[in-house]
Amino acid sequence: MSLWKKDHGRRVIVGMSGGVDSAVAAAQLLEADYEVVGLFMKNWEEDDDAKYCAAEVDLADAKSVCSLLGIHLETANFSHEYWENVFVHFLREYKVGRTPNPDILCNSEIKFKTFMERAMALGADFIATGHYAQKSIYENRLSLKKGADPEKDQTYFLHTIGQQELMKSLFPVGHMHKSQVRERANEIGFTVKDKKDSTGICFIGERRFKDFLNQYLPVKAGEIKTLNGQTIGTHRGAMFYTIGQRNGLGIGGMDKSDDTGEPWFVASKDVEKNVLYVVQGHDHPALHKQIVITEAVSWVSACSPVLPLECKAKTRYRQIDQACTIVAYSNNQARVHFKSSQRAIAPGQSLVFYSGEHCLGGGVIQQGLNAK
RNA sequence: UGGGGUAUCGCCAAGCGGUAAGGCACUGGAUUUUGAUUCCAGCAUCCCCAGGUUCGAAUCCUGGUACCCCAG
Repeated sequence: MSLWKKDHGRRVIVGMSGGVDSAVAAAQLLEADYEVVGLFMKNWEEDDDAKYCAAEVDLADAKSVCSLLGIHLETANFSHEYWENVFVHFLREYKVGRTPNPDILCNSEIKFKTFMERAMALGADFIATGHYAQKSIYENRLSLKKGADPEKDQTYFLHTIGQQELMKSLFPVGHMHKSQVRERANEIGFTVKDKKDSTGICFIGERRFKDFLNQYLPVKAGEIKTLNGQTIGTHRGAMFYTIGQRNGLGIGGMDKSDDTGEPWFVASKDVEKNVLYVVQGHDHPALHKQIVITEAVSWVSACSPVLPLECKAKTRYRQIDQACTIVAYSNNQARVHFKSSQRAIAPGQSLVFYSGEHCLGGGVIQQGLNAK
């Protein structure tokens, strides 16, 4: 019994998350006369003590959506692949003091790899997701273009995909604004029309981050010092903190005259000595870097840049694009000079390049520097 | 135990007889498909203790207690 009835060329499997975006994405594809099958992925085995299983609710929602649309829903369990290809790396990064972005890896390793392979094996011509991103053409290559809704653009998380992936992907809601997606969901009558946007690590969900990490990594308390070496507190594990972080330090009200009364932020970490270095004030100069060294860089176009390349970049999701110049590039490592210094450059996070509305690619931040 | 000083939220810190500012920290929420950031809200019926003076005291008086500094 085949999954498909219609002709080749228009068969698409939509990653159904149980949310509004993928629901409307599926509806859009049906309207465009694609033959649509949904696929719900389970990539994380819930903890035993979870009060209720969010994934169960999501699956029920996905079923509800598919039945309303009259499409078939497949399910797949990629928990093993997620653990091996995303989570292990996630833990390894934290262990060495960096701040990884698991959702970017989840896209490159799971959604646009494992899931895509599964979809192709099932006979699909395309996969589709509810991402706010668009497929376009830029300099004669397939391009990953920002979602039309500037508030929801998700190309930051998708920058690792290349020509092969783009060729076989569809983003049916990328040209829409979130409000339009919800309106459409309302017209169709999806029960998830008002479902809250999901947050937290993809497939794992929102939870107390410290406690969550603590389940997987042994922690060791250590000292919190100022840049001149004065110990002003203790931390319960340097890995829990990100460069630029304010909360959770527990430092307040110093007796010293040099206490400005402002909050303290993590400026750097010494993983070897297990020391956290902090500075006072949101915009302390030690938190600003002009140059960012980025590794594991990939390009959507698969073409290396012609240097020097003036473009824009984001050092973190939802940041306004920052003017920069890629001044050096070799072995997938890029040296990027920013026009304005960037606050709280966090190693492990991704630096993603843009030219106008087109996402060029990106890499993982190795370190932030300042010119001498 | 001779002299001087200070004792207000976890930490700094206003207040100086009229009924407890503010900051940091912390907690909750909003924003957010990572982690952060940011934003909003909450947070001392009580001011070391015990008496007293006053219509009324954290603010004045007395006696304790603790800590600090200088003398020893």
